[in-house]
Amino acid sequence: MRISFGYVAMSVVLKDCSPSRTITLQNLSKIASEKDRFARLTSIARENLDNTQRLFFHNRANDIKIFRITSKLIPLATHPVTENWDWFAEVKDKLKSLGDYARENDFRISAHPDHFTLLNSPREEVTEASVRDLEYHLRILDGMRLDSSAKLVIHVGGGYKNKEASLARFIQNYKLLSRDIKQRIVLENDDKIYTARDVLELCQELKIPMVLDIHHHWCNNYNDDISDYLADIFSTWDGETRPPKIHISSPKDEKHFRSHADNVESSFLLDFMAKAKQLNRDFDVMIEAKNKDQALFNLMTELRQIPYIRFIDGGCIEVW
DNA sequence: ACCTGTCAAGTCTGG
DNA sequence: CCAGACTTGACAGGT
Repeated sequence: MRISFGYVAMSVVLKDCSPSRTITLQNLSKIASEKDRFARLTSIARENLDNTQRLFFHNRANDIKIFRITSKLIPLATHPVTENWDWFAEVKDKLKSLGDYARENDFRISAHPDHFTLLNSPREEVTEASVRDLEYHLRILDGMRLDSSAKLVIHVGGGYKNKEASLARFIQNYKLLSRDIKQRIVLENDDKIYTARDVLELCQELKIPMVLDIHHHWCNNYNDDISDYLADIFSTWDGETRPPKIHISSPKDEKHFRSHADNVESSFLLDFMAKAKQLNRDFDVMIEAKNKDQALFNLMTELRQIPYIRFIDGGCIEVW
């Protein structure tokens, strides 16, 4: 059983390397001409892509193949004020070279549209904005020429006081999405509304791979034991070219149980590994922690003390 | 160089 | 019905 590790969007080790620089509407509006406004936006976007390339070098140097790119690569990309800005033309060269590098190094790239991307909202304008946001993410991944194994991780959405109706609305709206978007979407259980069991059933019905978030499962679970669902959750990835993925994080504290702690406690991962072991199936683990890549490195250091773990390289272990 | 209130976007809860 | 919580990195204005 091989487990590969990755982290989310930014490094706390590399200096001045944010891939998420942006500009506020107020400051953008201070620039008089549209040409100059677009030039400013382009400059920020290209800087974000350069920093993403630095992150890729860093990941390569540390054997990290699992990585989530930020959703904020292109400032204000889906805001109406940039409607006439052809951002894709301005950055496609950099997207292509990022994608080339990702493929050369066998990176597994994903993105996670933000929490206001909701396919099941009863408000039509919210759903429409969400589709536009998914299209934006699609253009990024397509621009990198990554195949459909590069996923868009989203949640089911809100409960709207009626989960059944809201699930039905998700199904209805999901089916209206383009094939290119559907191929990339994977669904994750959340910490408040849709449990792992809920999401598994939905994923099975729509044939969507499911990302299990262990921390969310602790928060929201119908008292289910995840062991009972693990084989089925992993099976939702059977048609895919890449292994199943899980998210792991530690609660910040008792009072802020749903928030992410600085690091991930290795015991949580070891517990999960024990449950997954009988499935004897490779999987990828996304570390979600305030300390980002440093949390991953810290976890690896702890895992080196475990006798039944063999390190393949700095970002991948084998368990027996 | 550092600090703090604010920022495009949604939903839910509590008053 | 509305204000505040949630969550979070970065901006931007001020010291």
